[in-house]
Amino acid sequence: MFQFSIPRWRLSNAKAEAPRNSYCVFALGRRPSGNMIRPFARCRLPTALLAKFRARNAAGLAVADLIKQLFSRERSFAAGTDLARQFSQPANCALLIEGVAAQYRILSNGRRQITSILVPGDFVNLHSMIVGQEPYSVLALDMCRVLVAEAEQFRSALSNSTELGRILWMETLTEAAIQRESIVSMGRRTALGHLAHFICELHERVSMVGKAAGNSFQLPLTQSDLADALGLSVVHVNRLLKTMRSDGLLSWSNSVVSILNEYKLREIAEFDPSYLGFRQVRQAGVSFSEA
Amino acid sequence: MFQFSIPRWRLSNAKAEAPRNSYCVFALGRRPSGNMIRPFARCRLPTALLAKFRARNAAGLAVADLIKQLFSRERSFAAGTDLARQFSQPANCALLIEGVAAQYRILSNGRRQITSILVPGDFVNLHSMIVGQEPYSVLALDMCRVLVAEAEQFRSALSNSTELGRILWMETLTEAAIQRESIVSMGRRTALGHLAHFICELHERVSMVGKAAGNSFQLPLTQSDLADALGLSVVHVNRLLKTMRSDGLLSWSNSVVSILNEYKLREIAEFDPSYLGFRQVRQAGVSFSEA
DNA sequence: CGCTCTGTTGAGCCGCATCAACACCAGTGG
DNA sequence: CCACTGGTGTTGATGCGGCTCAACAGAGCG
Repeated sequence: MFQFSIPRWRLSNAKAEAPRNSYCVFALGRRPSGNMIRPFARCRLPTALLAKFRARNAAGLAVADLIKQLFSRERSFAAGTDLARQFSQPANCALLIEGVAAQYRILSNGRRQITSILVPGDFVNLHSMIVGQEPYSVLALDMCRVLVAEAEQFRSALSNSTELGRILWMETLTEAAIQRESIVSMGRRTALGHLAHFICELHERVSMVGKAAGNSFQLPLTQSDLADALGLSVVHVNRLLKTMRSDGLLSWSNSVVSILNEYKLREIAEFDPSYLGFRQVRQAGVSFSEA
Repeated sequence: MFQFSIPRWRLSNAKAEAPRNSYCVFALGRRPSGNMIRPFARCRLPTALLAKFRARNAAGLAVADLIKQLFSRERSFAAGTDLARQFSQPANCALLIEGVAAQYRILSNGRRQITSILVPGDFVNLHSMIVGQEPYSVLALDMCRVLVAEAEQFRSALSNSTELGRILWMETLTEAAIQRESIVSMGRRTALGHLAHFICELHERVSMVGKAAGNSFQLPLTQSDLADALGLSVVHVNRLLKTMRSDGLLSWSNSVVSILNEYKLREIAEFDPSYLGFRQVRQAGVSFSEA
């Protein structure tokens, strides 16, 4: 049913072939390989989101029900397709429930910067629901499944429930916190620290929505994607991963990351997960699904 | 009345003396010098914020009145003092109406990264009103004046008006958009482009709240602050400024930036102001106060 | 007066980019 | 069956952008 072999835009070192001066959110995608590990349960309805709310002690039952009602239709996107396009005025709001996506921007020299990675439980286009227009595009890196709500219904629900607004506003605040942390990494961490922080954060986020298997989780990024997320070159990312592997910090193959020495990794990253806003703190080395 | 000579934390290349692993928002401050230019009208009440709303066609009169009522008390902060502290649970919400502030983070090696600059019309601690705890601190770079609202009253106003929530949520969305743009700059722009973008953005934001005088505006950052905002070294920032000056792009002295060749500057920056969310677009080279 | 903060410039070096080549794999078409 | 292609990962060689260290000048302040 889904085309997995859709040619993906070359992300790093792309010079001439891609749209310019635009933000994008894209589903990061790669072809399934024969021995690809998919150990994670499918996420039905917005359980990923609700797990996040729970971890934050954030949402009451009423809001959870409201969200369930609003986001009732499901859509799928093949890897390499756009979940959202910059400057469009989408007719519905999407909540990612499976897969990994990335919002990005391309400059006129063809260089690309991924500004954020979306995992299940994240909203794709809250911005456009409030401001009216997509500020970037989103690409599916993986095969992505989303739940959609009609923009009209969504907006009217917002104007009837201050609680719903507060909860979703909190999502935006967390997104901003994540981006701040990313700015810190880019500006003042070493390349290795930046990479370590990136991985720690994604592990934490994926764990919190019940999508990690202990210290392993699925992360369908190519090294090229990773380079564009970190603001480094592909070659350098390759070498960083090599040193991490040889230092016994992690393994990464077939889109599955396994953190082998979480303590050390966090130390290198100076990772402090409090900015993610989870009250329920995951002990390093112990994932929720084990607890 | 105000102490201007408060020793400021050394921002760049600070090695050992500063608090660690913490976000901060600080009022960026510098001493007033004899010939310091202060050509800008003082901002009474939340006029800066209201100008912003107007530029976005965002807020109705009811909300504007509500905000005026809520933010009725005024406080001042000397340059170098904290407007907000990480991990605190502030008892009120602050809206900056004069001065410039910065939120930042310090890593264990003593390096500092400024994650965002606040100008009049920006809220200091919306995050903590919703999430409950400051995610960073804010330092006054300048002498800062803020209007404050009681957290209790603020929260109850939020739970009574979905419109108020929507408007303030929009502020957070814009903040996130600004940070995304900063990530793009850090990752994929040249250092010169990054600096150019930084200046274009601040000029735009300051203009939109009526605080610029044509192509000049007050920007009380030291080169050290600037380095920490851009993620560069002080020395390199100094050299970038030198080339910009000698290329006739801008002048910058006594905390006043004058953009001399806005077209060229925007070109270098690949600056597209649409992410700031202003419907009412300022023509390059023409400021509102002139129109 | 000395002290601190800021801005400025030079010298030297390193982290990371760039360029290039090659290996591997999955598809694809003859 | 094969050659061929495009995406990805890997490694070496080389060079540059920006960092680090260091020194000095000017301004404001105690």
